[in-house]
Amino acid sequence: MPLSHPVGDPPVVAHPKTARRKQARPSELLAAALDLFVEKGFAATRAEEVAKRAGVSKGTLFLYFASKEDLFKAVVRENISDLYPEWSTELDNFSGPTSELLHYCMRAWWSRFGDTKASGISKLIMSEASNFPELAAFYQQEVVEPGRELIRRILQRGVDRGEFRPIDMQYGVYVVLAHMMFLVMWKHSLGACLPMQARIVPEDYIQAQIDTILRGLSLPATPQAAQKGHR
Amino acid sequence: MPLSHPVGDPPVVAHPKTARRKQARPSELLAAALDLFVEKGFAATRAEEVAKRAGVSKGTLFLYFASKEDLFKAVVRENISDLYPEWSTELDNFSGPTSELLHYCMRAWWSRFGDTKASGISKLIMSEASNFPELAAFYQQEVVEPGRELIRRILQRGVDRGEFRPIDMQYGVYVVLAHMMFLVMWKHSLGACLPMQARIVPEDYIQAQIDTILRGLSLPATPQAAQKGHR
DNA sequence: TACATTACTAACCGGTTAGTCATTAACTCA
DNA sequence: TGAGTTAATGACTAACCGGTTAGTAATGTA
Repeated sequence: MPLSHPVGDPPVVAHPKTARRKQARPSELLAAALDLFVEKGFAATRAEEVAKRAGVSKGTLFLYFASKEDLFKAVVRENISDLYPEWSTELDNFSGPTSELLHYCMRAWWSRFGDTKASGISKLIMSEASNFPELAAFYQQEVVEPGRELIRRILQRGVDRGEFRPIDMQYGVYVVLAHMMFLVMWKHSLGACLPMQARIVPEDYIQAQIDTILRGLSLPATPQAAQKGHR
Repeated sequence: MPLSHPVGDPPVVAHPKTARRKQARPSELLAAALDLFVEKGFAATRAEEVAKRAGVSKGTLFLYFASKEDLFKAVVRENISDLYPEWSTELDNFSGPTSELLHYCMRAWWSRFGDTKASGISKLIMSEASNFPELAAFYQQEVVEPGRELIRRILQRGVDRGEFRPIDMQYGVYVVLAHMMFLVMWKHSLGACLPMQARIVPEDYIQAQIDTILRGLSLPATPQAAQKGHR
């Protein structure tokens, strides 16, 4: 039997119990932190548990990140901020009607972000902003402003091309933003406590809302205006 | 000088330092708890601080409420559940067009709830539901379901009277609900961290959204249909 | 093999908190 | 007025947690 060495072999193949893997630690810690922040929130996540899930001791965590807040900022940068450049170029290259662009963006936003662990970070910030003002300010600047700007560009495109009625952009962006935020909040809070059959199906939700949104944005009935979408 | 009694008068008018006021305690504790829960959230609110703000010691708090969760449930009942009967009868008695009813309800909802400390409880629950599943279930049953039902009744009224296009009620309620939840969440989280001129003015927000919502719900252009609101 | 470097750990520290309970002080009424 | 009742207190418990640090062990080097 291979198990019966009384004293055990010296470290040959088996992982030493304290491996030195400086290069891999940060990303492993970030992954563990994302999991736990999303699962429990910022305040309720224990530094020691993040470390444990990453397979290191608490001391090691603080060796790579100066504080819990610092760790959180790194998680935001890696999982959200980095997504924006792609959205922006994609938006520039789209050539169809704006109604389709908007519908496409909402569906894509869900599959690439809302349906992802990263969306839990947005929920977390909305939840704990008032207890951690510095994190809130960081997020506002790093995520909210760029996001609002993307939506504004889509709506402005619709207005400029004569597809949407002119609207006040200050509040117009919330026509879309409110639903996104609702989906994310719902998914990560009360939605998770509901029996299966009572749950919201996000894809269906988006389908239902985009319909009402596009009607709401459409030009006041001019006979020949596109009424049934896809030209 | 009236201050110079060396030993001080025996207790005549002045409040004794530990007054016995069994009847007044619960409501004072509930008021203090509402303040602090809204300000800091459930987990971050310290039992001792609730007691202090109500002018009693921590021990007294636990004399009137078995636990922190119990205290919270009492706050929900007193500040939210109790509002529904009034809404319901008001809705029954309304006789104008449904577009006006909807607009009225959203404005009234804001002034009577959203703009009130009580709305902070809704934000709190969305924020901490996953960490306190029992509270979430309580709130779901006590607040969310009744609220959803009220909105459903309004929309159904519009459809039944031929004012709104037929919509799927399962998702239709979120046409309104998403904006309400957005306003409440925003007010109590990131909105509070923003510079004054960047803030949302809820009354203006509602005005802007109701416009788009009513267009979105209106019947597909039949020439004589009411297009400019007020019949 | 001896020494230097450094990634990593475990124990620790100061501070915090929900809930308890023995004690005290305010009230009641015979 | 004094004995009984009960509202109220605050010290206490037991547990928890972010961050620090003295020490250990893996690795590089010569």
